[in-house]
Amino acid sequence: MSDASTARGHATIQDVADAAGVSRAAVSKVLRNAYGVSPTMRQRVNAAIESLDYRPRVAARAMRGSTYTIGIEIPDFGNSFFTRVLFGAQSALTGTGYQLMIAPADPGPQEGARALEALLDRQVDGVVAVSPIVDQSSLERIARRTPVVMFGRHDESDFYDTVAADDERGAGELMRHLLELGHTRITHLSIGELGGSVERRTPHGIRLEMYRKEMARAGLVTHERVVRAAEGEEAAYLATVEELDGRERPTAILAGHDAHAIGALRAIMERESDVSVAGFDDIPIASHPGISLTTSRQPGEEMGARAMDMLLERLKGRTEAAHEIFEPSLVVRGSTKPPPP
Amino acid sequence: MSDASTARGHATIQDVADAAGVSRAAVSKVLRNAYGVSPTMRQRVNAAIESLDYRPRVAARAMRGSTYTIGIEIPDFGNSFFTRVLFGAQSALTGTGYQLMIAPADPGPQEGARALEALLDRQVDGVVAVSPIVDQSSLERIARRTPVVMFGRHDESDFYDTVAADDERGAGELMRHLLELGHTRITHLSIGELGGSVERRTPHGIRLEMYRKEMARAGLVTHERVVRAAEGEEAAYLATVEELDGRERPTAILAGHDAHAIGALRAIMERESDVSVAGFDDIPIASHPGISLTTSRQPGEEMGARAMDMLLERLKGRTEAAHEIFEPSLVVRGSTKPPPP
DNA sequence: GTGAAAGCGCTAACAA
DNA sequence: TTGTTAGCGCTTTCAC
Repeated sequence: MSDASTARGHATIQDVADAAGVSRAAVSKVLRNAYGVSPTMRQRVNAAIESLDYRPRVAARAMRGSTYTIGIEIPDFGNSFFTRVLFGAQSALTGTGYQLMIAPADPGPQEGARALEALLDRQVDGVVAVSPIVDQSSLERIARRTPVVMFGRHDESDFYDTVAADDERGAGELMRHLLELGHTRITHLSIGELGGSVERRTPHGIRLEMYRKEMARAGLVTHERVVRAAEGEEAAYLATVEELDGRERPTAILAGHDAHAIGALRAIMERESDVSVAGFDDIPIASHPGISLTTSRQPGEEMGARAMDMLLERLKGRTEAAHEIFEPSLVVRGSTKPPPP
Repeated sequence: MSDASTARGHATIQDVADAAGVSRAAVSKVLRNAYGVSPTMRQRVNAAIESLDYRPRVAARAMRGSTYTIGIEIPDFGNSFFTRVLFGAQSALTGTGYQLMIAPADPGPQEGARALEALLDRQVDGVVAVSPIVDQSSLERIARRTPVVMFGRHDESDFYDTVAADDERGAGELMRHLLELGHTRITHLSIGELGGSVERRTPHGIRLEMYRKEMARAGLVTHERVVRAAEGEEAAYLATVEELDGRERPTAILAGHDAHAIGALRAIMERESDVSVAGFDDIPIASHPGISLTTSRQPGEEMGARAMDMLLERLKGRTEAAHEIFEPSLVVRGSTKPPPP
């Protein structure tokens, strides 16, 4: 038995086979719990694995089949909603033998797609992608080879699964809440570059649409006002500062999500301004007494877990596409109140 | 030319070679910008790559050499300090050709080590690990083969690099601030299971040590009180509730980090209690007017970027170990005030 | 400047 | 039940 493991610094399946006095195939079978291994052999092989500190290389396995790796693409770690989704996804994976690998998407429109590619280049067995901007056709091309679950996408493909919240309902509830409080000058703080457009079938696109629809229904078309900010609390803060210093100050701001709402609230509280704010998601800090943000709660953890479960189902053989919608719930807190007289 | 790409669903280097009418080796050279390729050939090969939508498989490359992948292990995405570190690390990587892959560590003592292993199994070219509980010897064994930068570790190995903050100074400053305000009943809310022990050379271990030292120096040994909570705001909240309802209520709480401090603040604000709170990190929400948390600021983004730079240096050939300490700075905000009379 | 061929570590089909 | 063997896609000498 040549101690190649010491020589090359990393034991291979051959080293284990030598040490146990069996063939490589036998070792491979033990590793995979494959059929047809005697208890004696299993024992000997396991002992050799232990003593050599052997770990199979994922790359070599990938050459033949699966990597036992699930990829997830996340657009913005600064937003704790995604963090919760991630947490849910991760929990659904414990005990399955799959390992989660996260590819971060830099800010920028194409970066989500890039991260997705990076995952695919590494031959993940399946992938959950959180709202990257990718056209349906290339997504379907990908999904034909690798199971894909899209998070926060409102289209219904035959090839990939989707998990999303009922944003129409969420935004409607929030708007009606603000209108019932008596607000008329409601600004919508939406995601996206200044002057850029929001894709229609995304959560933010739908929220924007509903904002417009509800303003119209309330006869407030002339008060309609949409301000855009890039992702992140900071950008929302700056946009809000500008808005508050503008000459037609709103009495309420409907933010595209809580991360933005928190930024808006920062500007408002700094100025001791009397402007209501509402968001989407119900991230953990939203319920903090110092923040107390009214929001449309999305069950992020559940949604992440469900997305991962759907992926596991695919991996087990499901072939028809599945699309799941989660219901949001309105959570009213101190950040929304009637407008000042 | 057989269109194997359609047949197998994924173009290989052979398909590209066929399409361009050259050898596999030629394609490989073009891919790697290797020496000895005529402009004409480069052109033809690139055209073929384009038209076949070819992407090299990382696994196959891994069999021969590097994966152009950097791994980072992160213990808790719920803590936005780590999120900032991640952001810094990621920025340092843009434009280098390396792709970042994140392995999440589940909660639990051994999980950081497990995530690290998962990364190693996938043959990352280098790894940044954020405070996993791993003994120095196995870390050194790993570092001998794969460059490793440890984040938040205060030991100095000859084999791996470290990046940490001067926690002794940070904790000292915070304690002196509280003492100068006149607090005597200061509880330390530390990380860790109830009754568990904090490792000495970790940030939390050092903070605990300094808490004790400063209490002793102020002649307050009898008031020393250490409460433990698991990671996360929730656990800190619960521990604080208990502490506030206890019969010797503290006038100030020194939390192990901001995530805990936020949880403590939640309990305090809910009860409209007059207890000061201080933390470590200066996560984004700490400066929010609704929170206004006194803290020892750690430059997380810079630290993450530096950690990644150190890794890149190793990848470029540096062989001596490097250890870097960042200086924290005390940020006093509204959450600390003199004790009630 | 270009191509042929060996081999990285593993799995799975087949033979024994 | 166990072992032999042919690749998976890529890089890298080494001939030409």
